[in-house]
Amino acid sequence: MRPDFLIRNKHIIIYGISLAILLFLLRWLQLRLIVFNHAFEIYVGAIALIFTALGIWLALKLIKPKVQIVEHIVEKVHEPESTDTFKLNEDTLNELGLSKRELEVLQLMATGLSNQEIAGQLFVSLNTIKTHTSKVFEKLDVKRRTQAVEKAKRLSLIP
Amino acid sequence: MRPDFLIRNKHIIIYGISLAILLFLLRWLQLRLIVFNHAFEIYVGAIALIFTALGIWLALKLIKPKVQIVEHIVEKVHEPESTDTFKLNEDTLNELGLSKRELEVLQLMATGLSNQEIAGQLFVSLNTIKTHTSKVFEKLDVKRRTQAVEKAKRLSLIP
DNA sequence: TGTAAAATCACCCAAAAGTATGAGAATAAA
DNA sequence: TTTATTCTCATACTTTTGGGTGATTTTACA
Repeated sequence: MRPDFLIRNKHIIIYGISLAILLFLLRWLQLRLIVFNHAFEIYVGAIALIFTALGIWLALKLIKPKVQIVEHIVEKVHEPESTDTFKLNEDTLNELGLSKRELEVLQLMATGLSNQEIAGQLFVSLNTIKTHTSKVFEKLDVKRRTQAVEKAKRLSLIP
Repeated sequence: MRPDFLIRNKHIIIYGISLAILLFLLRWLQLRLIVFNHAFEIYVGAIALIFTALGIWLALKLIKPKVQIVEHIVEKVHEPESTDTFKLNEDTLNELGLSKRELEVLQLMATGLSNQEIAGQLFVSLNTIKTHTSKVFEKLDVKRRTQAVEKAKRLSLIP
């Protein structure tokens, strides 16, 4: 959990450290200023420079909807939602009154199978599957299988 | 009576007024002192703010020459994307040759909309959407829209 | 400026999906 | 055992989807 926390808040930590260093630097510059009274312009210049850089950095860092440009950079990251520990939302499941078989059909539906293919998997007729899907749609209050899958995923009825 | 009273307590009144003025003066001096003591910090803060804004403005305005920098920064940030900020997999996208419009249709498809509804959203005809979906299926190498959505999500083409 | 890719639309046909209704069999619950 | 639910299947019908083909118009780019 500790390393995880560190990793997750990497930016914040880095930012904090940077800020600390920056403040330290400023403090140092301030002392310099007191010692050499004529360094005021230099001090202000340094401030201006540093914060201009900070502004640029902030802008580049935090404003990246410039997908057009960033395109070539965003390489190789691929494996987002892998470590899946799916937890079925039984409350919602019971609330909706979905039967075991209906959930089963819903799961297969989510994998992109056709009704015919689902029927084959479950060794029942196509009509049976149609009945199930109809009931699923009714209970989920949707009209199409794509909506059903979308909603089921949203409700954690499905991984 | 009135003048009499005033005259009689002249000293006291003067003293009181003097005291009041003095207190007021002290108060004012105190404020001045506070402001003066922090004038430097305030000044530096203003400088910092202004130049931070300037930096942001510069970065946004002259983003073209700064792209190189953006690239490096972004690349370092790579892995820690645990938050739900969806990052589109542009490699795969380009690899598959999906056009902008096709991706758009795919996205709407993923929300469970019918072709007719998608056509309505995009202000084009149903036939056009059918053409798009067909091409999407072809490029994704799938047969049905449910499969397309499933695969698109797996490939991070879609949140 | 000409070419290629993308976007648009149409028509036809077939397959799949979805709706409505009814009904028999298995199962769980009372 | 009776009852309610679930699961099963069927038939008929409508809507949606998907495949194939071809054509016109934009748009981007060399």
